[in-house]
Amino acid sequence: MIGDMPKRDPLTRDRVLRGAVTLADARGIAALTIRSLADGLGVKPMAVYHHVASKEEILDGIVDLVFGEIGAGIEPPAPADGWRDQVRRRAASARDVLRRHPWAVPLLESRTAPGAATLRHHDTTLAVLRRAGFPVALAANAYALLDSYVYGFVIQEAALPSDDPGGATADIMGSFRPDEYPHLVEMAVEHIMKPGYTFGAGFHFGLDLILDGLEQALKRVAPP
Amino acid sequence: MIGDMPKRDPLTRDRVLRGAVTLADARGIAALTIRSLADGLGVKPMAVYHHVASKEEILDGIVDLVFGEIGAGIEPPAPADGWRDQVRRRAASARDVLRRHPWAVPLLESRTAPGAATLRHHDTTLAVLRRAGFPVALAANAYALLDSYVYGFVIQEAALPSDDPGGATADIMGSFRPDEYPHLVEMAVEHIMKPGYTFGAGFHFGLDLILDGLEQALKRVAPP
DNA sequence: ACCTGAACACCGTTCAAGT
DNA sequence: ACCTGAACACCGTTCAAGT
Repeated sequence: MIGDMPKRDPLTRDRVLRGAVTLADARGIAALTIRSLADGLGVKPMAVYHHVASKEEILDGIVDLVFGEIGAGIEPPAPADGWRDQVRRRAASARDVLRRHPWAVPLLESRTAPGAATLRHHDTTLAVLRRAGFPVALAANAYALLDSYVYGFVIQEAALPSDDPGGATADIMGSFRPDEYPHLVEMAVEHIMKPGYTFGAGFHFGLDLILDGLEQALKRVAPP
Repeated sequence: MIGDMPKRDPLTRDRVLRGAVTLADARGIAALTIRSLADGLGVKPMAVYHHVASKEEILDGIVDLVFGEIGAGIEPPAPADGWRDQVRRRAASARDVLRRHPWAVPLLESRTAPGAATLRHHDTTLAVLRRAGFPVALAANAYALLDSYVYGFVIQEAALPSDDPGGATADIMGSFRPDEYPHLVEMAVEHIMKPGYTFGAGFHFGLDLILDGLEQALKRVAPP
């Protein structure tokens, strides 16, 4: 051969998964195909199969990568913080992360087994609740509630026409015949179209309401 | 021709969509292809395109069909009922319906415009809140919270290994190394593996907690 | 008006082969 | 050990054709 090509660093399972996340973020989960992924990695499609067994394994892998991001940017859990602050920070981090990867929550439905980062995330959150005095059964209910809220909120955010501050949503809703959907029209005109409205701002309303309710439930089973 | 074949009733948009729901329920959303759908309808693939413009339109259509089921089996809204009962019944109905069609919530992320049944469902729920005295902004927050909870809970239920009463989930979680995920193991052993446990039973804990919180929020803005 | 056959540009994946 | 080419059984969809 003529000269030494700058040897491209070899493909790894990690590079495959990170490439998949980048592609899904940029062009949507439907555009994530083995062929386009290989293209992005500068490699032929079949090279991918040397590092993952199947596309299913890629989907499992990128979901776990995303869960690994949750709590990464959070200041270390100052032990003086109450459980409320810790849970709120983690829930807010989960929502931030999942909103950046809007394809992740829908994928949960079809995943078989959660990955290591996902399990660690769940374990960490449960730890906060248990240490705060939540009995096991209440901690289970609390955690299912918190996760449901975060997942569901993210799904709704992802389903919005765009991330614009209500503009498109309001235009659509405001164009309905008022006699057909009177309350949707009212909501569009009197709320969503107001300057400064964002759907996302409602996240903290629900989160704080849930935390208040959990605090009361905890006091009921374990009076201070 | 030899004789009159019993003329198969002609394909319609409605039969296409109902066939798609049946197929997705039975074999999963991934198995819903134009070809298998046509097979189930006793027709060639291309016949489907005479009644819907694209597969995307089918997905939009079946999501709206599902939302049309919500509230269908509910007793008429006895005007004497409080908003709490009405909202609780509708949320429970939504969860029942969405659980029977576990592919529906994940589809929400990629839908562009909601259908007529979906809009009617939203309008009806908002009506209950507004009539109960929720100001527009509070009604918006309340509704986002309720929907998030229902969607997220359904996603988690769908992601469970099966609908069995914790068996498979507990087996998996109980098999972790206790030093790696101590709280997950504790939860499996002391809670999920107990006889009579079901994840779904937690739905009413969260729903009632949310309704309590909304009741307090309503009292705060509009004292009785 | 409604359905079909053949074709096109895609998929994920297998297998045998290259270095 | 790692990558590739050719092939297979699928996709959604177009187009021209049948009744």
